[in-house]
Amino acid sequence: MKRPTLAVVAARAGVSKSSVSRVINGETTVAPEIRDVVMQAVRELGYVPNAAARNLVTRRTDAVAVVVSDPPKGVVSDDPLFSTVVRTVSRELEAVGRRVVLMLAESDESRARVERYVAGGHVDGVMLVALHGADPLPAALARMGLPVASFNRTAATDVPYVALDNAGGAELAVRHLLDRGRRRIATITGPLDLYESRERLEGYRATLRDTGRRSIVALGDFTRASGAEAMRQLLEDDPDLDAVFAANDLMAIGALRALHQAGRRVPDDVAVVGFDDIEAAAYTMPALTSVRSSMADQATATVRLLLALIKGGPRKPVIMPNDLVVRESS
Amino acid sequence: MKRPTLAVVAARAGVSKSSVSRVINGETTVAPEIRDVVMQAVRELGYVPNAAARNLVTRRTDAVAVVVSDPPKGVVSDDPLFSTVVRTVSRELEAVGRRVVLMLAESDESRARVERYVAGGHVDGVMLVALHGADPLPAALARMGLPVASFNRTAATDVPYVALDNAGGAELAVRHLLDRGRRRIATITGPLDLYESRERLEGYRATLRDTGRRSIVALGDFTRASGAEAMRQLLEDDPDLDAVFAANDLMAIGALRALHQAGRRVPDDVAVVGFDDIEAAAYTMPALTSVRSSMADQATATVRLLLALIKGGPRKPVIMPNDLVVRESS
DNA sequence: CACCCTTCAGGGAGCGCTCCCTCACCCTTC
DNA sequence: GAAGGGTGAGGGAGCGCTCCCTGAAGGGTG
Repeated sequence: MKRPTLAVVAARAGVSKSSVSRVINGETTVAPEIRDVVMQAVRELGYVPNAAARNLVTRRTDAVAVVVSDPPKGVVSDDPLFSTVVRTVSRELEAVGRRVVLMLAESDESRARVERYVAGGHVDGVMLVALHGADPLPAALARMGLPVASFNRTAATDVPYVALDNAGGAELAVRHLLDRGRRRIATITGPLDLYESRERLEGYRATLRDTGRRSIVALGDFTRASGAEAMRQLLEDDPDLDAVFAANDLMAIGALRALHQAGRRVPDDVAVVGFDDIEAAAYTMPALTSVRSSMADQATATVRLLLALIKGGPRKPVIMPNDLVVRESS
Repeated sequence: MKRPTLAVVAARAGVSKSSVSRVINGETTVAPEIRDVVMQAVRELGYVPNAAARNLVTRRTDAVAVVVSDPPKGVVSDDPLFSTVVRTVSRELEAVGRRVVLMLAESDESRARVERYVAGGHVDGVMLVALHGADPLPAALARMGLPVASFNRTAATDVPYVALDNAGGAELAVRHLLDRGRRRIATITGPLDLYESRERLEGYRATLRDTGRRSIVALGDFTRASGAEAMRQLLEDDPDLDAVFAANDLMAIGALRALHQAGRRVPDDVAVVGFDDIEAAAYTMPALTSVRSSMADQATATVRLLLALIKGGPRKPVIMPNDLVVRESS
């Protein structure tokens, strides 16, 4: 039951602890025969280095905290963002031999826990996911001097991030609707304390402004339910609208449902375009036109950014391009 | 930049390291005035205990590994299972002050990594999620003597688990369809190396058998695409079927789409029932009837099971009940 | 041939913490 | 008033590892 230690391996191999340590850590200044005899002992004993002891002296942890900000209610339990990002990030980090410590930051309490944990030097870096604009966490973490990279932009200007070209994506969507001859194009926004929501809204507004059309805006919070609710609101306020650009696909799905319930045909009466191109977008009826932005690619880019930061790389943001996937809903 | 140590705090407070340690660990045998002066010093210095040093001596880690088995292709990137389970588990574990180390077990390599990591004694327990029947990991982990709890049943008989009443849920679904007057009821199964798939299939079969009807089975793998594909297959093989029970909602969504494309009306021509009652189920058109089984509750139960095991509790499985949510698709 | 330099193994301090043990002190009790 | 018991603080060993330093041995050079 008791795990063998370095000393035990050294004794077994008939060499010093130092030599075993060198072999374990892949140092090159070891004679091949010592290497072999050590490896043999390691194998026989099933030796696994004790990470705690190692961390204690090296002050490296080989671990990265992945901090996900959850809406307090936690309703969007099947938000693809979470799965895709967390999964991709884990995969990437594991591939380079780093541990992933997952932390949720959904309450002040859990935020404090994250701060304490990170302050405790238990991780080499932090990756932030989906933090609200007003969240004090990014700034607090950045202040600690630890490498921090954010999936999407945050209010903390000194935190390097990977974001989409949100305004550009919105423009793509709106121009597409205009090309299709739509004239009253509404939008359903995400929560406006999120940068991506604001940027998508701004892209929508700017594009309409450029073509002399007015904006019709309803607020959502990136959930299906909010999309449905916003859509009902829009139909009430402006029964003549003939297109909707939803700031994410989940809300577009909600909008689709609300339109159906209101007896509007999609795309005949109202065209719908979403954002993110999640898998579900291809399975709505009618299938959803959406701005494609590979969350997986963005997640990968964020991991790479963080790893570069840990190695001392430059703190500069990365912007990912996106394009439009046209399906039946527009 | 250098973090203060216990010794520094002790010096500052004018007491011994032992006393500081006692205060930090909440021992009761400390005089209130010493408590106060220590807490004061801790606050002033922003002291955070070094977990590595602590783990080294206590041999506890306060960490739990959450191991998620991914399909190698990783297609189901917005599978609600992942979000819901991982999120709920994190929340529960953080609430009791435990770290969550997330690990993916999708390849032999990553499986070996998990095994090595767990063998290294870096965690106090392991929670397994969505492991395939043939996966050698559960048994391997159980052999290490470390507490292991599984979300859903696995082939390793000595690993305690929390599962749904899958057969019962399937029976609920099929009986409902029979009550609605359906006579040719097909099913789309999940991957058959998963216990829950087999149990749902068995529940379906048994219920039909009891009423003297024959089974019509198509294989899926829990993804939307497989559901659509299986549905097309079923329609081809048995054009007269009037109902489908899909072993999960994602496949039901795919089936819905395939039915739509084949020109069948739901529920008029073909009734559809899913399993899991994910959020998306309420947003399909028509809205999906589904067997409800709170994944969040199941996840919570699994965490509690694991925590109980760590405390030395009994290794007995837990079965969760489920019920049927009737919507428009049946 | 003597000397120096390089290469590489071993010794051992020390990372920050816990926990056992010792010991001082105070309160009872007879 | 002395002895005994209990309470609670301090001292210090040691957890398993890395990494600096020392020193032995071998090879090259003048």
